[in-house]
Amino acid sequence: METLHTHHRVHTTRRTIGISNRFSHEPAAPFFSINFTHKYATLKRSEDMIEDILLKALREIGIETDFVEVEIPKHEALGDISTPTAMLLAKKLRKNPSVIADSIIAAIKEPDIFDSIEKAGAGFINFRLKPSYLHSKLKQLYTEGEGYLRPNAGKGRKIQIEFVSANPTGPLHLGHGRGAALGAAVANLLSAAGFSVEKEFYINDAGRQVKLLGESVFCRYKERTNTPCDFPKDGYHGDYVDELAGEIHKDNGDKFSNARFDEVSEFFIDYAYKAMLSEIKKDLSDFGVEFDTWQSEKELFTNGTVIEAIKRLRDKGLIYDQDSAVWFKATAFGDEKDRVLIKSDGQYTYFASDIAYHVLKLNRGFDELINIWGADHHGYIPRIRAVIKAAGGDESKLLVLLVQMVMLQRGGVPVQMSKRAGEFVTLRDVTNEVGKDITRFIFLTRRPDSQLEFDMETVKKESSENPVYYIQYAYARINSVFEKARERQIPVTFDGTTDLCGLSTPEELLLIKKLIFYPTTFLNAVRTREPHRITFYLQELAGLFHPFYYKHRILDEEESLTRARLMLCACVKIVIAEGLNILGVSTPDKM
RNA sequence: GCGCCUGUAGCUCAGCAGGAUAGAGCAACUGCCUUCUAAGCAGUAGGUUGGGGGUUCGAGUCCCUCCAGGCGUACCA
Repeated sequence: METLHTHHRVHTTRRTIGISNRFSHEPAAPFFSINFTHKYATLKRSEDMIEDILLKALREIGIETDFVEVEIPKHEALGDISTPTAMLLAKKLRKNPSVIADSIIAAIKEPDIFDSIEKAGAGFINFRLKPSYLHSKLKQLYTEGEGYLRPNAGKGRKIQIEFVSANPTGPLHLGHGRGAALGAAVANLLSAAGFSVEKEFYINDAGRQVKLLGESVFCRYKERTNTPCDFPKDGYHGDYVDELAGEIHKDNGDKFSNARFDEVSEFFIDYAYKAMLSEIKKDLSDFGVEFDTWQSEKELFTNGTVIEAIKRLRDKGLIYDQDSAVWFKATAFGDEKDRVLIKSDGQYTYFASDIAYHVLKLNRGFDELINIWGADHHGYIPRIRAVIKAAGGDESKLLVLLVQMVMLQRGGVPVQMSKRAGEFVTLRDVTNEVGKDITRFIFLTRRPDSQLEFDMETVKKESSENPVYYIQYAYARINSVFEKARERQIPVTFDGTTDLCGLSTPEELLLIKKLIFYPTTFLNAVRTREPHRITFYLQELAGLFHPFYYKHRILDEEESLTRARLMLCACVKIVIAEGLNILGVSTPDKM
């Protein structure tokens, strides 16, 4: 799994060029040659080509290495592409980085794509690309489309991503929405990168919570038949509980009024959680999030998966009985204490079914399992890892993405949310009030592991100037230009022969560079499983488009310039659509 | 007590794999609609990156420590 190997590249660099490093206490590993061949085989970013050119130049001056660092400078004034190679070599060669930079520059043989190659700062080499090269890459983007924008990093490897998995005991709240937005975006991202992605929702339809829900509904039902009932201590108080009781009463009359809960529990529990589950499905669907598979926890009990999983562990001597409970030796695999699977009252803990669930997932042949959890479950990670190790699985296949809390506020005042007490603002309430696109966008404009303040008043106030509109507006504007072009009979399709020489102003060149480097951002987002990088890229892209649009006419220029600018706009539109689709945000033709 | 996450502009947040002058939106202030959508553009102002050490040619980024906030430390789910 590439995520876990990211640091090896750095090590490789240092080892290869012989710099003594502070990683030397690590296992004296064989030379890592990971990722390089893979990378050159599959990715075709402009930076890769520069790397090749640099490697060749280095060989020319007698330095053998298999990796050089190349980056896009923060400031445009510093060039289009840059490398700190000379500085990294300075120590090894005992030479001034500036001198090394000079010899590297002298050894570079391919001047035809560069406008300039300059030495700068402490030993950077900065490359400025020729407009003609930029034009050719833009054409490539347009003609290849997804082939250009979606370098195949996944190669069909199977990833399962499990997210939301909310207890079916009430409507989704805003925190679930954050998990849903993230999970869907990660799934879109990875699937665009050539992974085979399955989205799964794990249904906690067994155990205490659904039972409490059923019992709560049962009590409300009894109240409707004027029969006394002790409401369960930790029962659910939301209005929806009473509504479910009303439905049951309407369909069944007073039929159950004299029953004890344990006599009718199955009916009430099933009725209640299934109703809530379908609400959840609808909430998710309206939020634009669809799942491929829904795994029932109850089924893991009824079809023997849980018992089988425990038996397997017992056969390995990893299960023991103590104090009338059944324990798993989690400490043998790095957890801080052993964990109970079956309580002394005979009830299974959730951990028991979670063991079965994760073993099942491993056995289903995924190359990677991603779990998106609320950060309040982080303490659970070591024991799940322990399970995977105990089951003989590859622990590195599990990636847990923690989503921090959403702190809902209204005008700076925290809104308390308690599902059991029935006091909460649902995801649906929020999207009704502020809109789906804005809600999703806000979730994807933050790193998942930072707490998110979601103030209804602020969000509504800022809605009219929300960054999501900034991006969508760029898209709509382009669409509108194309409408006008069609009205004026200007052809709006392009190919490799379209003349782009006219694209020469600073605004145009900046836009082109931003566009052709999209795959870099995309691959970084894929590698880190962080869709918010796409969000920020899109804001930057729109931030280059609007000034271009304001400053230059598109349709009123002479024909070839109009055509060139239209093609540039077409590319902006393609990339915005690509990004917004990954984020799950709509692309309105008109605004 | 121990563990995990967070601390960057007045507010909400980025900072791409250790690179060069730390960015954006909102809020504030100045300008721009007889021209393809002003949900836009141009500009001003705003910072000891929580504090202190360390590693490095180079630290917002890595290490140590302290401070602050959140979460977790069950035969709970």
